[in-house]
Amino acid sequence: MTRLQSIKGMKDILPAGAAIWQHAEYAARRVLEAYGYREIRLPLLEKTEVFARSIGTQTDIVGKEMYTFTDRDGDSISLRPEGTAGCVRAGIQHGLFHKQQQRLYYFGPMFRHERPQRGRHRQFHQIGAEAVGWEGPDIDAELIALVARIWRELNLDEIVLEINSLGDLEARNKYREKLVEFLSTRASQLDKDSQHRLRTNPLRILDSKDEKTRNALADAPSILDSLDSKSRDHFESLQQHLRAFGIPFRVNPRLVRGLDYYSLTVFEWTSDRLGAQGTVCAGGRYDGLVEQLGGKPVPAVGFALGIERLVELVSNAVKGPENPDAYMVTLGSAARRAGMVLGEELRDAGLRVVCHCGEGSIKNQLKRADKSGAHVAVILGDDELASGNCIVKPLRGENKQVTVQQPDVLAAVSAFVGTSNSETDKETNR
RNA sequence: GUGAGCGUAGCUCAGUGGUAGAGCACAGGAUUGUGGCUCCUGCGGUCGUGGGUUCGACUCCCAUCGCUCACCCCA
Repeated sequence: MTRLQSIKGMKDILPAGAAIWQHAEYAARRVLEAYGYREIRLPLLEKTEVFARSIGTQTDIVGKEMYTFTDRDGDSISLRPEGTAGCVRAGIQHGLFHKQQQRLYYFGPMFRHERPQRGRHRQFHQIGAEAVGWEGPDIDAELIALVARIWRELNLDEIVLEINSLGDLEARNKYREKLVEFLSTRASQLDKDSQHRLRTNPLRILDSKDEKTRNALADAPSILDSLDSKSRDHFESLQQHLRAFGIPFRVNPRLVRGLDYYSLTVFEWTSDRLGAQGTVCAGGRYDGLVEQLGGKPVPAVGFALGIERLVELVSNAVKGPENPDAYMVTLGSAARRAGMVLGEELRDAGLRVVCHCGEGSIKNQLKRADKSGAHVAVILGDDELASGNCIVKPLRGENKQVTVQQPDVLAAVSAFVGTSNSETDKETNR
């Protein structure tokens, strides 16, 4: 009998890790809501068509990475590989974009059948934001400033911003032709993948890691030279906004996005502490997508932030799970019952209390109490039960234990928790 | 999908062609109702799986599965 194992690329997040996730997640939520973004909760499954029509059938995501299957009704459905498509579908379906503007965000798992490696799993999680109904570039800049604030909230200062403009659909198509023309004459200098992309997704050749290909691109035409004047103004204004915000950035004319729906503004935040998958947040403008999915044409801009990657950056800068305030040590069945009731009363007052359950000598129970990280142990045995008091024993610092009447337990515990908090926080922060 | 590296105790890892080790963790004791530090003792392994070579394989060979990293792709 072989032991059961999780599916390849699907990770369990154990309690210690979950604490960091919560920390990162809530920081992001706080910031998003500070900018007026509101949460939208979306299905994990959509009709395959939702993704095929938005992300593009030529992309690897749709072509070979989606979890697609036929359900019992014979419909082709897919686990979502990203969030934007479903968000736009929902907005159209419920009329959210009808003569309205929406700042939306979502959070949750995405699925892509890729070969797992560092920073890339088959089930991974994203925080996404979509601002629908504004042409920008002010909203684009605000969106980027929002992300910068998330980094600040989490004390991350090594994440670098790159921006680019792909122009509108027309300019982008024109540039694509120019690039293909340029590269076709030197196709032999390209790596194999790029030769293939010349036919499928030529813009992606621009951010190839292959050295030969990069050399061949040395004096390729820049997309920024192909921009029409409107797109150029849009991009220039975005940069002015960012300078006004004091957000450092680098213009990278080679920066492109893998998904088909982007136009005008694209941006990417990367860290060199993440191995090969350095992009922690990326996004851009997708003015054509709402119409493409059957809505009236509405401009939109958004980003997706990879939580696993974020957590990896945050993990050494954050404290562990919240420790309990008190650990209830009880000796004998009568004391056990009284102690558990006392625990309820302490929780009523807002404390975190762990009651010892199961067997255990006082020694054993105090050992557990220490291990739990609790600030104090509350000890209740036959003697205490008989005299209506109990012992409150601080486990951190130099204070001595005290015996108090049961109605005074809350005050005694609170006193110790208050005095030892700063000290233990320092401990756990290291 | 391609390539490379690695699979030994719950965890982190040593190890040798002669039948398996440490640290941490866990349990008990020194300390009958007082944790942490120390000391002692104990528990814990089909050496990923299957096959082959060999008198003998955890070790060498083959296959397979898994993990990791990189390519590809992307957040």
